[in-house]
Amino acid sequence: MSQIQHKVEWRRGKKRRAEKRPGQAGFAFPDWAYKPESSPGSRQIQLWHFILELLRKEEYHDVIAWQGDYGEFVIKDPDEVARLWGARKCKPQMNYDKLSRALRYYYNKRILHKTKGKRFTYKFNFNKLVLVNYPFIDMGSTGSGVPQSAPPLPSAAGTHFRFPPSTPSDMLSPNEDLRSPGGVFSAVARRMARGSVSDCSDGTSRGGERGLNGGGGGGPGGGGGGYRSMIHPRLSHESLFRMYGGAGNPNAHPGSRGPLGHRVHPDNLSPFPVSPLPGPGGAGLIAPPLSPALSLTPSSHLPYTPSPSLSPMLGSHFSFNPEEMKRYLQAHHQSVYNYHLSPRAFLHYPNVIIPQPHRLAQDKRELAHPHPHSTHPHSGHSHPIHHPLHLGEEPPHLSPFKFKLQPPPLGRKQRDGSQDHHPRQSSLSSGSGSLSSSGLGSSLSFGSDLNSAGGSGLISNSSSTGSLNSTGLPKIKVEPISDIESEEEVEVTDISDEDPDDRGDEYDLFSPRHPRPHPNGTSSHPHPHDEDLDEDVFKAPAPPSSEPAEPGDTPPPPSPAQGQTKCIPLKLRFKRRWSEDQRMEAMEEQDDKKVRGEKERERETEKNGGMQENGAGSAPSPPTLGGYECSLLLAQRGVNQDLHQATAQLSLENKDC
DNA sequence: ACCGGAATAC
DNA sequence: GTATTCCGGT
Repeated sequence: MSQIQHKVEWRRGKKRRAEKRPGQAGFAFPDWAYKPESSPGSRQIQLWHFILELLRKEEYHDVIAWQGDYGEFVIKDPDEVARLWGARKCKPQMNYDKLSRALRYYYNKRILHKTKGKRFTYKFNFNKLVLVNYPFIDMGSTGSGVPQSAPPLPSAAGTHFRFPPSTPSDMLSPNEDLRSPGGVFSAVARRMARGSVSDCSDGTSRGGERGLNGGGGGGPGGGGGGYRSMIHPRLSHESLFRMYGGAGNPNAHPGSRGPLGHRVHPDNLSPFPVSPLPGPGGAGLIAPPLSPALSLTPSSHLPYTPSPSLSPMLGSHFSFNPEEMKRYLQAHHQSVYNYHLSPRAFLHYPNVIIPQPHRLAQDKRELAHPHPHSTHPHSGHSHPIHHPLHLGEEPPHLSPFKFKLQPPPLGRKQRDGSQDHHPRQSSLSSGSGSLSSSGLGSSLSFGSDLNSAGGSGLISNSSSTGSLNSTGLPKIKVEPISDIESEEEVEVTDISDEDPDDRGDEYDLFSPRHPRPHPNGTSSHPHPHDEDLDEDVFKAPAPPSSEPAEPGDTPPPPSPAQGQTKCIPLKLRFKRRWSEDQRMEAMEEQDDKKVRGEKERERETEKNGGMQENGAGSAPSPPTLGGYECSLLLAQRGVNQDLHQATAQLSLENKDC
């Protein structure tokens, strides 16, 4: 108990900065809860978001529509889509060629990928988008009748694991709570409201992209600190989106599809109360509190960020029973397995950033694959997390990084003009987006335990990488090559963005880890099925856990009653479990790093003497959410009203330029 | 049609 | 950081 409290306190102290604002409920939320979307770029509507918007509107079904499986959509009228997009962005010159470039740009971010062989057909990686960002997206809005039901979550817990309960105080019936405005939905609305502010407050070019501004009832925009407490900034877009299609926008498909209909999978597999892709009207919201962080930026990443409002975890009745949890974990684990998801998707140590293993870019999607080894029967039933992998195991074939060697192409200018100077050679770090190495860079530091072991110092932070390049090595470009698995990468990247402190919280998730390579040889198929399943599995709702146990220790047996909130005990239990896993993972990671590091080192050494720095920072143990979450729930009450208002004001229409 | 690098705009 | 522009290559 004291321990826990400690943590909680620690966490609070660290996290809360400004939020201590007394106003509202008197609760203060962690920074991440307030953090606005930082990047300017992300403030405006993003293309993928726009696409989703179109997809959800019936009126555009002739232009773009869902097709095929999960997340797959076809642009029926490229020019029109481009036009619309251009209109939205006030870029009259937009055309499909450009738009498609933007779309391609998403490949590395894993937001989208191209469905090969099908013209104008792309597919969303809903892991990120849906599960994380748009937990509720309704993919099926096609009027065409394609059932596009929401992609079921990978077999996650076979049971109705209601891990996260719904809303705190308003616990409605299972279904109800999710759909009714008063329920979670309202929370969303709030977010929207707030988000709106950030989105378009300054209506730059477009006149109001979305009429959100007004929405917030006042706006939070003005600094309305008020809402802040309830809304997670980062969810704004998503929320909005949802709202539009959903309840917020009555106009949205009127009847075309049963709103809730099949889309909602109330029970079943999903660990979440409701399917991630709920229908428009109803929307089940709730997704695990995944990370809002994803910021809309798709590239973002935190695997899990509990959001005050949505997070079910916070629910007052956050009660889950161990069995379920186990099942959940197991299932999750398994699914990860089955889908070959990268284990790293759930990094436990925020501080440790590992480059992801990448597959070759192209092939991955193309492989036909289908053999995800079918589920393996887990022998036991309830052993959650143990994966076969052994600690020391180091899969030879998987090197964390894949390097794509390529001669530096001349830049356009260079190509066109003189080649003398090369303003920026593209190198790892620069990349538009691509790897996250840049992101990794600064924050890359190894956890204390981690690095100690390997002894290695591998460093792989961008700086080192960069140095490599700069050193004159052949330009090596590191690219993330995969998509699906790589989600983590994104996450990783993003994480680095976040304050370390924050991360801790966000991180503690529940991340079941999975063995990365299939032990058996079934070689891991990179994507068992990419086309449809990339869903990387949901990011599991993080258990409100507390910090990752210190690797050094053996996970202590569950300590029963640690006083504190009712929420805690379970957490602890899980925590213990995680600890073990984490340890394992840590080991793995180390190995990976080592491997990678070696490679790098080799190169480096070749060129230079090889320096290494070691980021030795000790890893602070991630803060714990502890009972704090519970409290958040309480705060949530009372917010609904605001949300309602906000919701009411939302409007989809966009303006012309 | 599609890909992806580079430069650039915001 | 995201998207837009261009554009050479497949």
